[in-house]
Amino acid sequence: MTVRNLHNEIYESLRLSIIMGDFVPGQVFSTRGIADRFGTSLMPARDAMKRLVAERGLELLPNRSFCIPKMSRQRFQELLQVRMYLESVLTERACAVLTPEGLREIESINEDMQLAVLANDVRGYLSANHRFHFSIYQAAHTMEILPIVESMWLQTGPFLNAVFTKYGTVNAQDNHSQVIKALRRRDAAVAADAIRSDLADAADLILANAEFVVDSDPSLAQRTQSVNGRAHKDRQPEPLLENTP
Amino acid sequence: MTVRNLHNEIYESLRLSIIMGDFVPGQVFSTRGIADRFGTSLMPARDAMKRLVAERGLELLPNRSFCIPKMSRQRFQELLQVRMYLESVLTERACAVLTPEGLREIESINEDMQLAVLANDVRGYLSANHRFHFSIYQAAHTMEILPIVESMWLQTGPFLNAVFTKYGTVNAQDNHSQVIKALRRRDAAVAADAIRSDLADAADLILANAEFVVDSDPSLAQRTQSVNGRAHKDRQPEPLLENTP
DNA sequence: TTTTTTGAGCTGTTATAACAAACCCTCATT
DNA sequence: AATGAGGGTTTGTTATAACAGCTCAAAAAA
Repeated sequence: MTVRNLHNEIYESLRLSIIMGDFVPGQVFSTRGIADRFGTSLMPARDAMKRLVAERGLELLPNRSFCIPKMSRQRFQELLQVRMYLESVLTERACAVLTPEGLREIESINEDMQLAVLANDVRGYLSANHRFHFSIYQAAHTMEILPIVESMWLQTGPFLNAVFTKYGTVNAQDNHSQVIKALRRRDAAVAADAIRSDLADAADLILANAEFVVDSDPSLAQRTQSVNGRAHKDRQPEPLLENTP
Repeated sequence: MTVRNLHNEIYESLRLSIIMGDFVPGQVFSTRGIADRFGTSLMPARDAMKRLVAERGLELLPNRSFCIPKMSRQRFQELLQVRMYLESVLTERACAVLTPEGLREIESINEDMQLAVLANDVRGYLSANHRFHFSIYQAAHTMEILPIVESMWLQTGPFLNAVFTKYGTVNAQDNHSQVIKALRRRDAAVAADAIRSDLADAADLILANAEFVVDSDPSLAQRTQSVNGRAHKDRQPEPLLENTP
């Protein structure tokens, strides 16, 4: 933003593509391929991709090549849990300091989204949805939480398009208008609730329709048997009081 | 860890130094300086530093040089809020799946820490404290939350040493032994409470003694006047019901 | 004395080339 | 027909060099 680097342009472009679901989980990239596509040498492409790896939008395979991360249901639910907490915190804070201009911008973006839904414009819908959420989150002025949430949208992106291209745009308009109504009244609790509902509805759709990998990343492939065979209900493992083998 | 790259070694080394408080907030680094210190060319040093920037352990100055980030009190408290949530979640999960060997390792690390305290070994204390927390967090097996928490420790590191070298090692032993006792009984709520107390105690010490920057990053330097002069109590700004200028 | 300019020495960025490891396809052998 | 070895291709990594922007200080001009 402040500097005009080649690798920044590649980074922004790839980042947007990931968030908008242009790539599918598991898709592989090579540095030279990206460099060729953008007409640069390897170095800027390499910089951009390594940054995306650090932000968890790309993954390094054991082969040392890059790919869009696959995900297990369990990991997706962890992601959802953290997102529901952090994004509702951001919403509450935004609610407290939102300016009239900020609210107007949010309303305008929401109208854009409704138009995109009417036009069956999936990409326009996803773009407006992204801008809707982040115009609220940015208003919260919290430099700690925002980058984390951006990383999580980067990880969710590849699972969005698979759902919405198959099943049409979900009806998120109710949640969004509840958010706006609550923001207008400065009712932080209700606004945060509506954001959580929005995330949960989208996550349900994804969990029902997207493709997930069986359980875990190869990085966790050591002993994820969860301490005992399965039985993942509510029963706890026995207390750890001196049971030396 | 899986690959033996030059930039990985530089990264791990710098990362550890940051977490252990070897660097002071505001300290500036140049790529060539790091490359010289590690006896490599610019590229591996560059890779390592850009990764640390992405993980928020380093910051890019407007000059385009790297530095250890400074922090405002407000941002530190945001950091604390998120850490208290995420690290207590990790503790609860770890509590549910911890193995006897895992518990023994945690106890052993805690004994190391007590020895370091007795020996007035600040670095040993900080190292053992770090290992204590992360041996719990890694046991939780959550691939989503752990990287976030690691990023936050990276941001806290430079503020630790300033406190503990001046005021001696804080008495975190009570909190830690409460954590261990609760883990042994598989009492997740109490374990999480003890972790939160541990974080809060350390944060109090830092907030009382470390040096903070007046308010905000230059990146937020637009209008952080918090919507009205000061009066940051509990009073809310007026509702946003149609007050067009 | 003060102000302006200029230049040297920094900085990170990018391109290119040499390199080693991994992958894949082919061919020969069993 | 199945299997193992070979080599060619492609991968990311690192070093080097050329480049552009910035900083700061010294020197020249007012």
